[in-house]
Amino acid sequence: MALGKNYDGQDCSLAKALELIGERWTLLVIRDALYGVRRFGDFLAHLEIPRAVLSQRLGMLVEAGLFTRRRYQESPPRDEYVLTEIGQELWPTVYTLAKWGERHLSREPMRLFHHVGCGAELDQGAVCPPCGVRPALSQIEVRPGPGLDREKRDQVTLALRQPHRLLEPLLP
Amino acid sequence: MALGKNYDGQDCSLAKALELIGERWTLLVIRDALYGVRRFGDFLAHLEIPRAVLSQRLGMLVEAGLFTRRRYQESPPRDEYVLTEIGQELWPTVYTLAKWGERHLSREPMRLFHHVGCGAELDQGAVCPPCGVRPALSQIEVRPGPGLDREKRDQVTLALRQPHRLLEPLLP
DNA sequence: CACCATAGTTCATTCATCGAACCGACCGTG
DNA sequence: CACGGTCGGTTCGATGAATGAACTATGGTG
Repeated sequence: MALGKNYDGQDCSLAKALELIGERWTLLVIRDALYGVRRFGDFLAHLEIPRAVLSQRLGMLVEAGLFTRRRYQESPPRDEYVLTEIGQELWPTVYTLAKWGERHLSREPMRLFHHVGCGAELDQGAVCPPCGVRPALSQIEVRPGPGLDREKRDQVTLALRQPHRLLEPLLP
Repeated sequence: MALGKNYDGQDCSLAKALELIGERWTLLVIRDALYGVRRFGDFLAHLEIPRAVLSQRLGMLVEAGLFTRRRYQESPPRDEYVLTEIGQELWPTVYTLAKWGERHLSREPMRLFHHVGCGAELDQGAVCPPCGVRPALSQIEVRPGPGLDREKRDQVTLALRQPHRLLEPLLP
């Protein structure tokens, strides 16, 4: 979409949230970051998003405090974009929306989310049914599901063919 | 904004969900419908959305099965837009995102959500803490919170100054 | 009949996205 | 040290969506 950006009249926390993360592509960038994507080029290849838009979105998300930009090597200088605590707290929103899409718009799940401790699959509310808790992100593993795409060949897609913990860097 | 509409490459249930509800204004329309707004003119006045956009969105949401359009009086002919079961299932997404916005972007909550049975306020996961369940929508009451807007004067805003059950028609 | 209300559609302007081309820093190689 | 390649951007013209004001259609009200 192009979400124009502001919802001026709406004195509502949902509208404020949407001013930040409601623009086209933004929530997909955050989803990728939850999966462990960190570098500009990896977001670019996985999302097939125009470079200018990705650049604008990452800049805005850093500005808003959802990501930090961190130099991870000096020569050549390279930065990575990592979710802050605030950004990480969007996980329940991302998860419940993806589950909704899965129930109503897909035939089979493309990814499955499991609690690392006990191995059980998370329920609709991101709770681990046997344990009765919402696991921390570091205790959640993404696994490929039966409906998974076979077409895409970018590094991120390939890396996600293996089970992987959320937030762990996905690529070297 | 303009959210372009499709995320072609993304074989992912989140992307499919965003193709439906990721466009500008769409999630706010759904939030209003959860509050009990049903008529074209009420969405219009409360959201201050351009008429053409509201018309396009409602048409698309009916098409997609998130709303039904129902004639509620014959003379003059008037239709109302009501959430289907599928649309209602977006409640957890809407709620968790609004709560996120409340924690990080507002000082005080503008609306509070209580379980009708026991009167307790819902937690971050839309669960009623004493009861340990996620109440059905009909068992949730929206109440005005301390941060509430005093400016707006449209019918919907005024009606929401009183406690009100979700989905119950907000206006006569 | 004049006038109002509701629910739209039409249309010109403005603004965001798109995608290809370009840029600049740095590396490795010969 | 020239050459080509990679990474992470910025720039720019074309396209498409959102905006807001004006207009249409239908039916009621006084």
